[in-house]
Amino acid sequence: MGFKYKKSLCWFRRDLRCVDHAALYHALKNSTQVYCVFVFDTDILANLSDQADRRIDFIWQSVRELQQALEKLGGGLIIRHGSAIGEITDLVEELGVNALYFNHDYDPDALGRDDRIKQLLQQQGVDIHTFKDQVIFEKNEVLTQSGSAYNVFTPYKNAWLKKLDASAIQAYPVDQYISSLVPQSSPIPTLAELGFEKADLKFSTGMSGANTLFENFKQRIAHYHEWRDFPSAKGPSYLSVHLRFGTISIRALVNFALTQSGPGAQTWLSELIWRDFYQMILYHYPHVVSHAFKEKYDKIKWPGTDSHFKAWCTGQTGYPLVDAAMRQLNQTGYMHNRLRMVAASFLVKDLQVDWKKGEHYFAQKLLDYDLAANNGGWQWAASTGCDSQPWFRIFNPVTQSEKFDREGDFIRKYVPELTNCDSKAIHTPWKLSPAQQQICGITIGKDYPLPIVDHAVARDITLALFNRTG
DNA sequence: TAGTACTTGAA
DNA sequence: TCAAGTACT
Repeated sequence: MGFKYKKSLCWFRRDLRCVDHAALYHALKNSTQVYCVFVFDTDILANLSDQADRRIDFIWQSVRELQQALEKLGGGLIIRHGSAIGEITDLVEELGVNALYFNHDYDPDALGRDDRIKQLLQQQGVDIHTFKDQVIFEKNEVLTQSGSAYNVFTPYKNAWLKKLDASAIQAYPVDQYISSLVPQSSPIPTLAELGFEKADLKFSTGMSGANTLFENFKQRIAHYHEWRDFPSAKGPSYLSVHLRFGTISIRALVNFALTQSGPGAQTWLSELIWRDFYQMILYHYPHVVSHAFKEKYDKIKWPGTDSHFKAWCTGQTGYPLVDAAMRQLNQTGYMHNRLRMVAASFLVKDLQVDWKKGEHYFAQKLLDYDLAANNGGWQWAASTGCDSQPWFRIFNPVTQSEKFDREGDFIRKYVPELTNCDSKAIHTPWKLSPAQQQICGITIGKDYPLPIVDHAVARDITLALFNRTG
């Protein structure tokens, strides 16, 4: 069988692995020679304000591992630093390739960039081939009977499961055609050269880091449904960041979930389907990036103050679980999923701050930040989204704390001021009498803030806010 | 994947 | 006094 192309270029973006990789597989299969490239895109990097952004460190280390892995396979990875559009079109010309391969990205900015590159290269007679890789089903693959996009998760999930077959989760056997790789590499620029510095990374990076986490999670998946809601337990897979940067294949994860029976694996699979769901929502309703999915809620004028927003960001609201959650985010770049809901609910429904401000803060801080998932999660919590929680459902930060951090272990880890409070008082430290405060070695209002709002009052304000719009 | 206010009925 | 049930937001 003859090859279609003499030379192709495979462009790695949010898929930093060389196994089970759709674009790489197709490039290798259809070309005599395949070059690989990654671009540190200045159009994206310029928008990052934190020099010690953990994501750049994560990407840097993962790209380096990818390069080493490709070299080991007899290939290489060309690494560029610049505007992706310019770098890719230049490289295509430099190498004289006949085709460019890459995987889909559903982020509106990325879609715009990719369209532009397609346009430019097609004018030069270069073929473009793009593939679904980071989700199981994309775009219009799962639709309602009437052909519209699902707006509600449960029926979407049922349709998703019905459509799922072996072909949807089959790994791309990259190694079958590996000899087509061209051993061309270029040195990886240092973090300093990229304008960044080493971050305090608490996550293992690259394909190897992903595999270690995955292997560990395999031992725990049977308990996932029981443990996942408790932030002090090792319940989740911690694979979100690896899915974000493609250091592990979603097909491998779904494949494994399907080999397991039981509620743990089922609950986890459901979370993976949420991920597809929100990518699909973003693709069909790109207005969610800057507007409420339910547009009538754009009319709400959020009265929350900047000082309240700042207290939330820094973990100084006086509600221990919320503060512990925000400090976990600030210190590690990660936040437990239950706490993402609690913290988001608190910002929107206790502080009446526009959900977009919280979304933006998470976007800056989360190592696993993904536009579709983050936006979906925030709109869910704010009740502005598709299939979100009803607007009158408001988390009680104390009840959530007592339920999901019963002993206060998680709070103690991130709010050390409260270490000496017993497991009852730690959820509501403002109720301690001065004498009790002395025993705990803390002065509430000085060492740890008084609650910046009264939940019961705040709740009524929010209900009224929605009621007027509702 | 909720919480609140209120009622009922057992202790 | 409080667990359990219910209607409502």
